[in-house]
Amino acid sequence: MTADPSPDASDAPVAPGRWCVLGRGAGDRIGAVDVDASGRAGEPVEFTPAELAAFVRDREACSAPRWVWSDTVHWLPRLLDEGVRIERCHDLRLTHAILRGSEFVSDRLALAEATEWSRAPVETEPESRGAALFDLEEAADSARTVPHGLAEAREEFARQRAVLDAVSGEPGARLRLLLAAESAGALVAAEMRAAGLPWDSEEHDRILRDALGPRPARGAKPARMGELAEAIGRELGARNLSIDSQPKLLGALRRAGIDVGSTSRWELAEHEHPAIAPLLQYKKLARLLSANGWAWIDDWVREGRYRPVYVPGGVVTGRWASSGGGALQIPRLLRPVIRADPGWMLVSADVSQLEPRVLAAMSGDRAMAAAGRGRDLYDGIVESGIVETRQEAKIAVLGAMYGSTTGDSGRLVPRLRRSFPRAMRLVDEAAAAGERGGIVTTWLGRSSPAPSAEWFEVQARAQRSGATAADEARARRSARDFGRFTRNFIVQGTAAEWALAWLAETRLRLSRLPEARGARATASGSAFSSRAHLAFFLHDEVIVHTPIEQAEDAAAAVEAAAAAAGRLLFGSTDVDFPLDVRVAERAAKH
DNA sequence: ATGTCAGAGCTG
DNA sequence: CTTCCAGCTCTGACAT
Repeated sequence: MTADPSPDASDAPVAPGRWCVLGRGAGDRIGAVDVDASGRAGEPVEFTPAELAAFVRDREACSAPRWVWSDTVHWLPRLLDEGVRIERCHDLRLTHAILRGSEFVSDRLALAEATEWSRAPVETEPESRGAALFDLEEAADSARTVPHGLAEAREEFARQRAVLDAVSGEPGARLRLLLAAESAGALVAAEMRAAGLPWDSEEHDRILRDALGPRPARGAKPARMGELAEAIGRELGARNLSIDSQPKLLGALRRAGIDVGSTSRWELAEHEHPAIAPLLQYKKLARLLSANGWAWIDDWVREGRYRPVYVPGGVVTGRWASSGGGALQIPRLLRPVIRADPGWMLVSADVSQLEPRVLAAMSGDRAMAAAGRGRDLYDGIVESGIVETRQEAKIAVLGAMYGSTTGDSGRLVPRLRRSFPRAMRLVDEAAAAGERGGIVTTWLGRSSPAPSAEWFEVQARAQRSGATAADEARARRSARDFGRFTRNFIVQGTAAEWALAWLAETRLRLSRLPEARGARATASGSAFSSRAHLAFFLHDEVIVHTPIEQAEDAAAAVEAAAAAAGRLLFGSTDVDFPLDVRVAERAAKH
């Protein structure tokens, strides 16, 4: 143990207001202890689980500490159920993961040894199965989750503080910002699940019936798909062909003289045959049915709300993942199904070209910043005479960040290298580090994982004396693959940090709006029924559900939060982050 | 019968 | 040539 949070020789009282660590105490009780700025702890207090909500509500009202707890997923839902919201927290599970991997941290070993804090988030089931799961959850809990005890939380918090105190200067400040933003993201994720995304199931059903025909009996094929299947079989001269079977379909295509190596859309599209069009249409419908069909509505929508399971920090780059329901893969076709309650509106906002702007800011590339200032970045690149069309600009920029070397993209990237040398040097160096098997770090301090043992083995084999040409080719390919990963990591990861800051700032600003006096949301839960709240987040876009009377203020909050996010990360920068904001009853397709 | 894998397609 | 980064989920095929 590097630091002990218990009271030291000084007997000055610890003022509530800084941090308050929460955790399970003896027996069934819950304990809380204040910790001040220098790490000294106050007197622990204990109470029953039933008293938790009241305790937090009172503390929040008087001193609003940063709540330190094992895992937001474990603590926050029960508070939200009782209508208690908190302002800020420190999520030990998420912060542990960042600190353990960060290149900014010198003493990573101290954290790596605390293996019980290196646990993946608990998975969640659809709502239809949720009730039965609740009891199981507690039982399965201990083996798969981080510890929820107060003593363990205090220990881990002390460990993290000690490690963090050793990081001085700019990296320390950035890392602290990242930990706060990551924790705020955990709050947003739990709150958005509790509030839910207002979902118009009737409109969803209408879209499905338009595309597929009436809802079929369980296990039966929708009418429209049946018709298409018949047409396909006819054109291929294969009756009763089961299109859903890849090998059988492939065989039938070949027998009909269509020479394809796979059944993927892009390959089929290259062939001229009367069976192709209905086949592509069939695949589109099959996808809609299996991914977001009637069964999906039954599983995931209750009382006009879709409650996605967001997984903050679920992607190595720091982006969120989702688990169950495919919250981050909802097709654009279904976006209009997101619909505000009566008397409410949706504020939808997305950032234009977030990743290249982040790259311009972190590399300090003034030419690239200038290309995007006050306008579409791709248009700016065209106006600078670097490429001919907006489409070319887009392909070139994406190619630069993804590491394309072939095709149009590979051809255009060198032009960017001439015009934006600083931005390109940053991503090129990140790629070079990855090719050597090194790790790279985002602007705020999230580091990429090292390559696997297999990766190093492949590289070593190519160096040995008996190495074949195939060994060398394989090593070169896997080196380049990892280089593309690290190249993209710093940009995608820093963009995720900007988005987290935006999200956190939006949340805070919305929570400060006065309670609306008008219509109440029908199914949002008591903590969100009378005030604008975040309802959806997807990498670079948010949707806010707001009473009509607050819609303008909510939109202004989203705008102000974006400006604040840029300042928080980059200080004064000549890069701007323009938003496309719409206020409407329904979310737009795009 | 149960578990794992690859293919496909949806998102940014 | 085989487009390139990060994901999730469904399906049929295949291994145990």
